[in-house]
Amino acid sequence: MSPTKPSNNYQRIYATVRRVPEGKVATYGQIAVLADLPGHARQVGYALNALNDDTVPWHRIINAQGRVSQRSEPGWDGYQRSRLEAEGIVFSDRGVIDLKRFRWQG
DNA sequence: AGCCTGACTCGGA
DNA sequence: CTCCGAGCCAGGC
Repeated sequence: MSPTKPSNNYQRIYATVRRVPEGKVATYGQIAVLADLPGHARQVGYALNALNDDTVPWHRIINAQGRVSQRSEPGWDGYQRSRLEAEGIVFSDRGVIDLKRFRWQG
């Protein structure tokens, strides 16, 4: 068995993100843990950034504060929020999601 | 090979 | 509530 396989981690992250059901959200750290990569929350965000696949619901991934992370390119944060609201996710005035309510329990 | 950056998170001030 | 520093890994130059 190979001890470590970098590219394999990305596939595991994508597979985990695909498990997130509609109307629910997950944090980067949560995805990392579910993908069997605890502590690699950054890699999750990085993997999604490099992602170019519509089959992965990357818009359901937010930070641990329940807020949509600001992307490199402006405008996409608004797109992500719109997608989530379309699925029933509710944002507060500050743009914060109630994780207790919408967090996906893997 | 080395250095810098980035969709993160946590604890402390 | 906000701000700062440290730890983490992958990719580009």
